[in-house]
Amino acid sequence: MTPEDITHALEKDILGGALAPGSVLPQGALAARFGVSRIPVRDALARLASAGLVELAPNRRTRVVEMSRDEVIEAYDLRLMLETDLFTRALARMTPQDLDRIDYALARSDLEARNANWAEGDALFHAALYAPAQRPRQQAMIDGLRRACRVQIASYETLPEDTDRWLADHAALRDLCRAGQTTAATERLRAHLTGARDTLLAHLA
Amino acid sequence: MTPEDITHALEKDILGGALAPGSVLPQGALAARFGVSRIPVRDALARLASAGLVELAPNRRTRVVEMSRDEVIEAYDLRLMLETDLFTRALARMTPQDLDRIDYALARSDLEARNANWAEGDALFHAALYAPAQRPRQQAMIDGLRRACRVQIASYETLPEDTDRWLADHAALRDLCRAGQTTAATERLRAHLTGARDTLLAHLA
DNA sequence: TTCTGTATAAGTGTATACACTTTGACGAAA
DNA sequence: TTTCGTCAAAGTGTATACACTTATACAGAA
Repeated sequence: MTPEDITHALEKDILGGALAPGSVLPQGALAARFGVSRIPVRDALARLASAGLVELAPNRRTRVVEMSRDEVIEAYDLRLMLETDLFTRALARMTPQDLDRIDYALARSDLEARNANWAEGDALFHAALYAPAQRPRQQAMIDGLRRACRVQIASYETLPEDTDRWLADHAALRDLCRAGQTTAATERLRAHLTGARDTLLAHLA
Repeated sequence: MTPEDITHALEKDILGGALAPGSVLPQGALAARFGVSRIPVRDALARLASAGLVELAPNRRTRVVEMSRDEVIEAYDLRLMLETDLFTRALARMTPQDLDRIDYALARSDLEARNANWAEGDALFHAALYAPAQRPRQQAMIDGLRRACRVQIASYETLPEDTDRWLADHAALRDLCRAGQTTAATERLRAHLTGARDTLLAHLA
């Protein structure tokens, strides 16, 4: 069990909803669970903190982040700005191979849409959409924001109608990429994100 | 010497150019320097890594980040997007107290412009410009990008004419804030950032 | 000379132990 | 009842020790 393994295991728990926002993560208990000392656990918690999934303060217990309404709005504003920009850049350099990879990611996200792993499929699909832009730093920032948002959504159950809308958006994005309709594609992405934001805000209210 | 103190001391060294990009930071030597064991040093290095100032890989020595030309361009694209957006938001909610704080920050950055602490004054001035927007996450992202860029600039000596242009930009930004000329202010900020980017790129070439 | 393999030094990773801090429960006073 | 103070239990921080990995210098081969 390396610190990376521990990080991924905890990330899965947090993103899967097993650890709700506000939950505490005591180092000793985690060390026992993973069969290591507290040192690698501390390392893993530091990684999660830098990814924005947990809050880490000196001498205080680590907690899964809890975002306020304003913080959710800010995060989605940032995502809208960063993701639409990156998508526009990606659309300009998309090759047939890229389109095939998007097809594959869409099929996978369809497959996993209604099981516990849906978040992973969603992340994969969006990563495939943005990959042609070749912007590692921007991609990393987006990943961080997406995960932080996912943590907040994970504690609520998703309605079937939301899943339907989400799948339809993904399919539409794929089609618009294939058709080369760049402005329509970007607008669809914007709508996809604002929809997700409003769903989350409705839960918070 | 807490991990935070160590982090700040190392950050100062890196941003001040005492530790050039590519320098190694051995835990043992740092532990001796700060009079602590390697544990708090590791903690500090992890913080610097999450701030993007050093590169940290398992079983490898920690190094100050070295950005490629493409990475510099990407970082400045992101800064342009995030900083102009935040500045626009800040301008819309700027109070007389905020303007006074900007005056103070400008005076400080003028004062420190030609000594070793100029980076801190610059950071303070820009923080004052953006503070009225009340966007902690966006501000944190910008801070990270600014520091990553600063590391690359720190190793070169700044020409007096660059410093003059930089001071003139700051004064102009202050004046445009006071005059409420929001679009002109934003454009000036954009020019300020592209100028800084081109200066850095010229050094890299 | 330049390249490659190897030994050794230097460096990183983490288990353990213990000092220090926070938390939460309980009881006394307002 | 609520609020405050106190104390034990739980938790965090870090020094030390040692196992493991990487880097470096040096010898020999091409």
